[in-house]
Formats: sequence, C-alpha cells, structure tokens
Amino acid sequence: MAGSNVEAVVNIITEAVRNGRLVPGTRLVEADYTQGLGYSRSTVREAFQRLISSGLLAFERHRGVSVCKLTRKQAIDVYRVRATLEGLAARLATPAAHEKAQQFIELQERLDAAVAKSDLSLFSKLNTEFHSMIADAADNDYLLQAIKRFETSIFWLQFRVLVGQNAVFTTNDDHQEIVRAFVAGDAAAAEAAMVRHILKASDLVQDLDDDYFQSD
Amino acid sequence: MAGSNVEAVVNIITEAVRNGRLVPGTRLVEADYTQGLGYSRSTVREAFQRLISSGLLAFERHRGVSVCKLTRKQAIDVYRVRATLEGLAARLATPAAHEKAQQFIELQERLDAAVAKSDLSLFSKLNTEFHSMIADAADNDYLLQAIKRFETSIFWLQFRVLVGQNAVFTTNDDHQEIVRAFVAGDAAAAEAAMVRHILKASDLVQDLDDDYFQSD
DNA sequence: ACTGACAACTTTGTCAGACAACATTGCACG
DNA sequence: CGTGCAATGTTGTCTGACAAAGTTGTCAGT
Repeated sequence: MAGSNVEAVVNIITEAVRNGRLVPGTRLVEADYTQGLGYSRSTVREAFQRLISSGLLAFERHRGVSVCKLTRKQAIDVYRVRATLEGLAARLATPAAHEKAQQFIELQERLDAAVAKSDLSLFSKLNTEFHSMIADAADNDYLLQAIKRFETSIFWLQFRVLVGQNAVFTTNDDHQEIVRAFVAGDAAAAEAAMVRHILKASDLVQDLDDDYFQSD
Repeated sequence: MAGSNVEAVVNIITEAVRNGRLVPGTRLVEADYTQGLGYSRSTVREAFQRLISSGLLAFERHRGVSVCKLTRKQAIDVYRVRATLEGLAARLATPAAHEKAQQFIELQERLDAAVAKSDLSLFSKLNTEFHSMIADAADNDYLLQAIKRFETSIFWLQFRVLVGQNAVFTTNDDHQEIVRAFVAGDAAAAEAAMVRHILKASDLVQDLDDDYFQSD
C-alpha cells in the first residue's frame, strides 16, 4: 500500500469489478468517487485514465467511463487469446512446477475440498490462485501482466459460468490433467491441457444469456 | 483526430517513442510538456497515466515517468510472448489471408524493393505493415491490442537490430515462408513460421550492446 | 581532496475552484 | 404524439495553490 492515491483508487475499482460489486456496463460518475472515496477529481480522473488503457473501463467522450462490457464475439476473442497465453505459461512453468509439484497437488486437494463443500466463492478464489501460481512459475513478467489483464476483463463471465452450471467438476478434472503433466515434467502436455481447459470454459461462456453481453 | 486533448498528447508521445525521438530511459518532466505542447498539467498528467498502464512509460513515485527501458531478460520475455501472440494471429489469419493472398504478395514485393534500395526506414515501415496486416486479418480485437502493446515496447530494439546487421535478408526470407503458408492455406505452417521468425529476431536482440538495456 | 550534513531548488502529488462543451431529461408547444 | 427547447448534470480542460519528496549545491571538518 506504499503507492500513491491514484493507485489506491485503481485498486479499489479493480477489486470492485472483480468481486462483482461493479457489474459490466455500469457507468462510473466522477462525483460518486470523489465524494465516496474522499479523493479529489484529479486523482479519480487519473485513476480512470489508467483503467481505460488497461482495458477494464470503456471510455466515451463526454459520457465518461463505464465498466467494459464485452459482446459475445469479444468474449470469445478474449478467451482465444487467453487460452494461448495461459498455454504458454503452462509450458514455460513446467520445469519450475515439476520441482515444486507438491504445492500444486496440495492446491488441487483444496480445490477438491471446496467442490465437496459446494463452496463456490472459495472455489473461485482457489481457481484464480491455481492459474496465477502457474503464471508466476513461468517467470515472465509480461506474460503475467497480459494474463492478468485479460483475466480481469472476463472474471465476471467466468464467475457466471461457475454459478448454475456444474462446470466445477470438469474444471477440476482439467486441473488434474495439468498437474499430472507437471509431475511428469511434460511441458507440451501441460500446454495442451491448459489450452483445452480454457477453450472448454470459452464454450460455456458462449452459451450464457444475452444479458451478460453487450448487444452488438 | 476527433479525440480529446489527452488522446492527442498520448499520440504525440507514442509517436515520439516509436520514431526514436524519445529514447528508452528518458525522463519526461511534466513542465516540458505543458509548456512545449501548450496543454495544462491535468491533461499532460492524464496522458501520462494512460501511457503508464499501457506499458510505454515507467513510473516511480515522486520521480515521475520515463520511457520504459527493458532489461535484457525483460526484452527476451516480451519476445516470447510476442512470438506466441503473432503466431496465433498468423494461424487465425490464414483463412482470410488465403483469400486475399495477392495483397500479401504485393506487400512482399515492396519489401523486397526496399531491401534492394537499402531503404531501412521504408523497410521498417513496411515490415510493421506486414505484421499489422496479419493481425488485422486475424479479426480479433484483443489479440490486435496485445500485439500492438508489446510491439511498441520493443520497437526501439527492433529498429536497432535492423540497423547495422543484415537482418533484413533473413527477415525477408521469413516473410516469404509465411506468405507461402497463406497461399497454401496452411494455418499450422503459418503459425510455426511466424513463431520461428520472431524468435529469430529475439536472438538478434539478445546480442545487442548493453547500452540498449536497463542494467539489472 | 573527500565526506557528511544541511540548505536551496526542482519536481511531483494532491487539492480546490472555475467555466465551457456536450449529453440527458423533461416540459411545453404545435 | 412527436418535436424542439430549456434546465440540469457530467465531463473536459485550465489555473493556482501548497505539501512532500527528490536533487543539487555549499560548506565545515577531518
């Protein structure tokens, strides 16, 4: 938290989007944030600018910013890119992940437990942890950054998919496959499994209701 | 250019970085831009914020922003990601590129001509056009956006490689291989050729002088 | 001459207030 | 019922201000 006020606002908004308090399509009015958070307009506006070019907020001149809402095609596009990036991450991570395979196995067990308890919120959290553990192990700042960027913009859809569908089971199976590849130290298998995993999620997103997407 | 002043400043700075007037490592002082460009501090600062999260500018508290200078490892990291992304672009672009293969062949010829005339600046420009033509044909906004983002942050290095080395010849050979894959409509081949092409460039970058990199 | 401390200057971080440009809303009028 | 206009709200941009932190220059003492 050593950062500036701008960063604080950026984090607050990012968090609000990720935990669903700010739904895609919501318009962000400057005044609400200056008053609500107690920062000046300059600070809030600068935070908005950062979030615009990070892709989280959409911008229209004289109409301010809103939480970016993707069209169905855009969502699919994001998933395609994400599948590739996370596939690369899995591949690059394999040597390091092979070393500390035990950590992945343990996380996997915690995921299983969350499924058993039907604790969706916990599952979602651990799921994010699983993916970011891989991205970290890949040891590539720019890959990590790109993955985070895209992950944030589909986080909402991701969560919607988990709710209601029993996607948790297949998700867990996929994870197991990835962990097995790590244990075997098979980078190509890890990559392939990750790509399949994410494209599967993409298929589920495609079937979501119209409401979740920006109309074209 | 219908955009806001903020966008104008963003474009001015981006252009300055791309054409080498602003070298990585240069510190940007607010006052220089308010006076030099005739915009207010708010506007300039908001532009800086956008460029920070787009990755072009690096930020340090109370020390302002500077043009992002990558360490050697970071540069390699960027190339790895870029190779994957452009590989995906080539794969996705193949059907469309197959249809309008003639355009690629013509561009290829113009590239050959530039090489024959040793017109490095033109070559660099056409080279960028070649890659962005592929990214466009891939018809995926997010892929395009990610490619642009990474391309900008290594543009300087990319240009440095072309100067001095006779990388233009091998580059052109690589392009030909990609175009051939498009003509054949072979998506996998196009992807593989593109990945090889960019990793080759990565190797050249790795051999650049220390001066071009941030010391670790 | 070197070093460390301290003062003077520069630059950034943040705030407050102002006003024009544009968007939205609601009302009056045809 | 639709249309145009006024009232209101929101954003875009500018100016000025001041505290906080970084940077640079000076000077005494070894």
